[in-house]
Order: sequence, then structure tokens, then C-alpha cells
Amino acid sequence: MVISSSQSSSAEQQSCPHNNAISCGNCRLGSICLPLALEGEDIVKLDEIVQRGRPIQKGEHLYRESDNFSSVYAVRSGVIKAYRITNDGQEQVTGFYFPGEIIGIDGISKDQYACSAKALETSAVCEIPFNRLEELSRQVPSMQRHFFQLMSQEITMDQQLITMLSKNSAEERVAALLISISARNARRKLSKTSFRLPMSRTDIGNFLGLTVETVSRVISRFNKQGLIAVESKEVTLLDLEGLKDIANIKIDF
Amino acid sequence: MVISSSQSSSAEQQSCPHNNAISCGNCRLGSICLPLALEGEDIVKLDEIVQRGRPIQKGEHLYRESDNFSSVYAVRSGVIKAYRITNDGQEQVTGFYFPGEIIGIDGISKDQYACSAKALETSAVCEIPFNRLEELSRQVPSMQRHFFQLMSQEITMDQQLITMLSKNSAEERVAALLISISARNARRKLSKTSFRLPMSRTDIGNFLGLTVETVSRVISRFNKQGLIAVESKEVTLLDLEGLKDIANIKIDF
DNA sequence: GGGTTTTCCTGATGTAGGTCAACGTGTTCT
DNA sequence: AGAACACGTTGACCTACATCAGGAAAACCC
Repeated sequence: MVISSSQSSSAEQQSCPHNNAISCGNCRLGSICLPLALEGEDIVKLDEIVQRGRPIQKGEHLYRESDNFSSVYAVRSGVIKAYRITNDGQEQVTGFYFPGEIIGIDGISKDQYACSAKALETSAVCEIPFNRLEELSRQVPSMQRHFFQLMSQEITMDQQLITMLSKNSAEERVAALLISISARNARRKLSKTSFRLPMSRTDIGNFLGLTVETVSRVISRFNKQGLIAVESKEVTLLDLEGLKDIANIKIDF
Repeated sequence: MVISSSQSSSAEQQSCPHNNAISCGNCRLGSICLPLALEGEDIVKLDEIVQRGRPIQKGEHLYRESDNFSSVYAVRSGVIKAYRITNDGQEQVTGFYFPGEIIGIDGISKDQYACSAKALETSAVCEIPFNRLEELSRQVPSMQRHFFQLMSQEITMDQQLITMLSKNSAEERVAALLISISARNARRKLSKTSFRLPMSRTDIGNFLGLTVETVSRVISRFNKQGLIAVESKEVTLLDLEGLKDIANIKIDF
């Protein structure tokens, strides 16, 4: 079944309506997901190995835990949730991936994905077959460097989350997540203060190591205090500085 | 100042008493820290870039957070603690590194180390200058693959820790750490049931997101229940299966 | 070798956030 | 449109772990 991608309506998609016209060279996410140093010729090489598939519907999986690892994916539009199932059957959300971000690199170590990846809304991704990427990395030093950096960045982000989970209060965690989403929106030239939370409260709680009830209470409290204005999933950050004070950490995850 | 390395007395050191006689080819940790696929000739190439420095004394730093990144390090003997300082000045332990394990790759993303690395006991490390490693990775595909895997492994380990911090009880966490250390000892052909905890209770608590008191209480409880036998830092795991039941997770961090 | 400092243990008490429960509000399906 | 269901909010209560506090035992160090 082929689904026409022109139905998609996210901000990112609108700017490049025809799928087959998209290339890494003209993608407006390039500066986020690509090495800035990549030269014209090298972008063409990268372009050749990148596969742009049909959109993924909300709730659909990009891949599942323990599927054979073959590709990493760049999110082009939508939001992807990464999660794993613990031994006792609980879900643990390990990250949310926004446009321009790369997902799937945790699969390299064991040649199978360590997480499942599920679309939280209709999403589009660029598939990058890993063996071709490895080849390209050998030919193009800046590409190799970029990929090492990307992986290292994932590590430092995880370490920030570790720190948060072991040291910060519920309010600090929720504030940190709001600021993180805000910052990632800003990178994509979207509003830094007004956006839609693509994930459920349950997912937020799960990611932050809190229960739904606690997340809900903290958000309500922020709302009452005039720090934010919430209407279900729509959020406006009214006092970004105040939130940063509460979060009390430098974040870029 | 040069410190004679013959003073060192750890198990790993004893097997290769003369520093300058050590090479990646004859190091008994090779199968842990090196790509298994590396061929004779390639090991020589790796050997040429690896620098074996003087031992690091207990409490000494290998590098500090925000030092310029230049090298990754393979622990040859001893134990290294990685930690970062949070905005409000608290320490957060992000990992313990045993012989055969690689530390420092978190520094790649920003070209400066994201953590500080401190020796918990007199240790020896192999320094691997990263730019030379990058070069070598381009020439030797299996080397590049190995390094990607190493980084990816660090990510999955961090994600396991994240899961533990957000889902597991104090007892589960402590049991998991004990089993992890046991497993890492086994990899090095050391006792899986009897060893010395190289880190303080404070460090354990910090790493596991618990207070010293809680760690101490849990360890005492395990002791009373006959799961382990502790005398200060010396531990014997009396009921490995029982501990695994408690830990309730597959661990390899 | 004895004093100082650090580490470890254990008990008493407090609290942030979990649990349980009930109800309101969207969303989906027929 | 109305039933069925997932999601979100709020309140009352509870518990695992933090905090505070004191004392014992190592470890360090003139």
C-alpha cells in the first residue's frame, strides 16, 4: 500500500511537499542532522545512500527491540518515541526524537536494536543503511567524525538524564523536559514558547521516572503559578526564565 | 617525576611485569578491549598509536570535565570512576571502569570531556590518541566497526542504568551492581563470587541514585539474609542466583 | 602510636512522590 | 449520536527512601 505523502501536514513537510524532490542538499533540517562541514560533492554521496520511505502512521513502529539492525533513521517530520520493555514487562521510555534527530544507533553494538521506535504522530524518516554509512565514513573523514560525535552526543544526553533521574525533583524534571522541547523547537525555527506536546502524560512520566499523577500535578501547579498555560496538549511557556531556574540544569537533550 | 611501575601489585599487572614489554598483541585484556577480528598486521598498527603511561595514583585524575578532549583510555589495571558535577555542585557518578574497558568517549561530541575520571586505586591505562584512532579506523574497517560498537554499547549501558534509576528499588539496584561487578570479574578470569569493592559506599549510592545510608542498610540486609558475606570492602556472593532474582534484570554494564 | 579524619553502620523521624480511587474530558468506532 | 475506551485531573492515604543524628571502626598522617 502506498500512501500519498502530500496528505501530511506537519510544518516540516509543508516546506518540501514532493517527497522525490527532497535531497539532503535542500533539506531545511540539514544543518541539524548533517555535518556542517560536508562539501557539495559529499552531500551527493550521502544523498545516494539515504532512502526516503512512506510516512509512518501514528502508533506504527519504525523498528522493534531485537529486530536485526540495519539502518539508522533521521526524523524528517513528526515525533518518534524510543522505549524498551523491562524484564517484568514494564515500558521504559528512553527518548523522544524530533525532526533533525537521529535514532537507532543503539542497535550497532549487538547488531540488533536495543529499543523499539514508535511514531507518536504521523512521521516521516530518512533511512540510512548502516553498512553504506560505514563505507562513506571511511571515504569522507568529516562524515566519520560527525558520526562519532553524534554517538558521543547520545551518550552525554543519556548521562544528563541519568543525573536528572538520580538527583532532581519531579518539578525539576518536568521543567527540564519543557525547556528541552522548547530548545529543540528553536533549533528548527519554531516557536520556543508555544507548542503541542506530542506525547501523553504517561509517556512523559515514564521518561522522567515519575507516575502520570505526579506529572499531571506538576503541570497543573506550573499552570496555577503562571509559569505555563496548558490546554490539554497545547502548552505556552509564559516564564521561560522561571522554568530554567526550576530546572536548574543546562540541558540540550 | 617517574614512578616505577614494578611497584604495582594488581592482578593484571602481575601477569606482565615490564611495562615496555606490553603490547596490544600480548596483552591478556586484548580480547575484551580489542576487536576480535583484528589481524596481526593491524594489531601492530594499533600498537604504534597506543601510549602506555606511568601509573595513576589513587585519587589522581586521568582527566577532568571540560579538559580538551584528545584521547580515549583503556584501563589496564585498577579502577577508574567517571563523574560529573551538577549545576548545584553535587557529584554524579556516571560509571566505574574496570580493566579492559574504555573510558573517555563522551568527550568526542564537544571536543572536551563531559566527565572527570579519577582513579579509585592505583591504576594503569593505555592512552589512545583519538585523531590517530580516527585515521586507523578509516584504514581498517574492522577497527571502525569496533569503535562504533563500543560507543553504541556505552549507550545501551547508560539506557540500562536509566531504566534502573527510574524503575527499580534500592535492593534491586544494589543487587544489580554486585552482579555487574561479578560478571566483569568473570570476563577477566577472576573470581565471580569473591572480590574487593573498589569504591566507597558513597560512590555506590551516588551511582545508583541512593544515599549512603540506604546502600549500607541494603548491604547489611543482604549480609543477614546470607545472600552475601561482607567485611568492609571485601564481598563474597554466597547466593548468586538469589541476587539475580532480586536484581531482576539482565545486566552487562 | 596516638590523634585526626574519613568511612561505615544503625536508629528515629520526615516527606516527596507512589498508590488507589473516583470522576471529567476527549477520541474512536459503529 | 451515543457507547466504549483511553487519557487527564484531583483528592486521600501510604510507603520507600531521605534526612538527621550518634557512635564504631578503618584509614591516614604527622
